[in-house]
Amino acid sequence: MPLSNQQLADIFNDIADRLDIQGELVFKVRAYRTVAENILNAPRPIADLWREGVLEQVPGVGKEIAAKIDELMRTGRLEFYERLRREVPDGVAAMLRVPNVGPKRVKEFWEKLGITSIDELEAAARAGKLRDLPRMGEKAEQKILAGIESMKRRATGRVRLGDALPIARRIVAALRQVPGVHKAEYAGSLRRGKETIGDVDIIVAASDPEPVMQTFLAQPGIAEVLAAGETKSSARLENGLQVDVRVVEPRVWGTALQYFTGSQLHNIKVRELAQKKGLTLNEYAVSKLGGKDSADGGETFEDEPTLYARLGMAYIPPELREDRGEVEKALELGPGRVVMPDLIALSDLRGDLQMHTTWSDGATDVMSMARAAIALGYEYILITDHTAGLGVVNGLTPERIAEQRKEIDRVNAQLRKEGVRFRVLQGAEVEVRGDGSLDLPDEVLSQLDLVQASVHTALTQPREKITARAIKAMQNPHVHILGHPSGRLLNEREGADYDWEALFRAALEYRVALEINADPSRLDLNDVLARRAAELGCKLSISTDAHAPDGLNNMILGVLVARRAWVTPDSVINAWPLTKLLKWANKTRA
DNA sequence: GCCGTTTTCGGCCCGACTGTTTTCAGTCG
Repeated sequence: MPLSNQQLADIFNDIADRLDIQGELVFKVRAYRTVAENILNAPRPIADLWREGVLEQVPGVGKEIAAKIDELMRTGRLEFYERLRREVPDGVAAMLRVPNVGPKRVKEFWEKLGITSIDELEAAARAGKLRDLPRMGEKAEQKILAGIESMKRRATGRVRLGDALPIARRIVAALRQVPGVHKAEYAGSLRRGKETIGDVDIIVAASDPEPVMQTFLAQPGIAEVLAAGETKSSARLENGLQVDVRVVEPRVWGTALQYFTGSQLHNIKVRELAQKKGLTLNEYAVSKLGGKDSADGGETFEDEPTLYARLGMAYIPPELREDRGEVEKALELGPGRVVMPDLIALSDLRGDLQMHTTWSDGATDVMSMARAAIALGYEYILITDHTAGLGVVNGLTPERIAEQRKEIDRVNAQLRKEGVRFRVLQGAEVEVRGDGSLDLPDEVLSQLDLVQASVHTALTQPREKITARAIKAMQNPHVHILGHPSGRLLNEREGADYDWEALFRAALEYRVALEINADPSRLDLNDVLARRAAELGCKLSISTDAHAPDGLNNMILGVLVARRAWVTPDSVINAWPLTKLLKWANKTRA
């Protein structure tokens, strides 16, 4: 049974945690963490690379780790890991997740006080037993208790992109109003468009940090101030989201924004690169290596492109900064250029290809959705109400599809009369049944402009079965798009266990587009899978799955996923003009 | 444990904040 990339990454992260607690060399620990990250970034299943004997192609995989992966793949076990788990018990490792508790403290708690679980840690802190340890005191105890408390409140440590974005925008807008503020932006994983956000990093350019901090700490919704320094403050909001604000001088905006945007792996790579050029880079400046260390001595940068250029690199859009090959590409292109200059943007999209109306479980009628889409500047939309096979909703039957066509015709006629250049297309989100058949007959499907097929049920079918099922659905010549392919729900439910390589090859062969669903809870396909699909030549669609007019505004979330997937407009079918889209839809399949 | 158009050994990104400290270790990002 081959392990998934996620499973492998989890194991290596766990190894890193336990070695860290044992006091192992930090660089060895980092090697395991880095390899875990690189495995999650890998476009292909590590199991495939293992079969081909090319494991060491994965960055960070050397002889030792390759041997460990091999043992895991062959036997499903890893003796080294089993031993480590015996040496450092699960409860001890779990303590690392408590905020303000790191490997050194876990080791102390465990070895000196015999604490082997978070519950025991909490009891010891309450009893005042931690304060006798070196560099620990009453305040440290309180912080640990607060950390355990906040951990209990939150089911997961990460907040969905779609939830964090509006909050960050609101705070940034407030900080921009503060007198003396030149610029304010959110940075970090949010600026990179990552699907979930650990915390919100906001960076502000202002010569006087004090009023900025005051305004920030007075924001509504702050539950707890975690740190309040001169130039850096942190707070936890009532919904559990942590927000960090950092104030810098305007002349260092470029280096600071780059630094706080990350990712960590990207920054490490850029800084190693700087070192090779005899330079050192921090959030304030680029300086000569070994020279006098201070912001005054170095060169400062007011924007990111000049900074990247100084390091001999092309500019790298934030969404690509994950150490997934972008640094190498930027070096190859050189200063003054841009990595992936034609990366897809929100403005490239001409339509939205998945939305629901009152014909099934949507909130409004066809015209309301059309008007909202027109206001967004689109040229077309595809109405994709659910079919009757998904029992829970007022699904479409062949008869109701015919009725809905009349309404769509009326809407198009009305818009034409108003002189609006816009087209409402009729589609459907057809159910893929457990055996891969569809719940509408072909003669009905053939009357629709575009057909989306989605798997909603039996997502836990074994890999072979569910893969064959989706492929069978795609083989239907009337199917154009596979909707939210994995079926995952962020922070709630894992997606189906597909053989993605097989699925993508089938999509390519049967010329079916794969959706990047922009619903805040889905973002499905994810960035890594979408990148692999696009790399293989698959077509994609980016759609909101809106159930009300406001839902159409979620498109940016799907675009961010697509940008992280290195996607360009030519492979996104709803970035095409209507005529091209319809021509593609009418393809005859051999 | 990984990695190498300066090295197969000796490096490995960089700094803010906090709390417990008379100079810094631990944690975090």
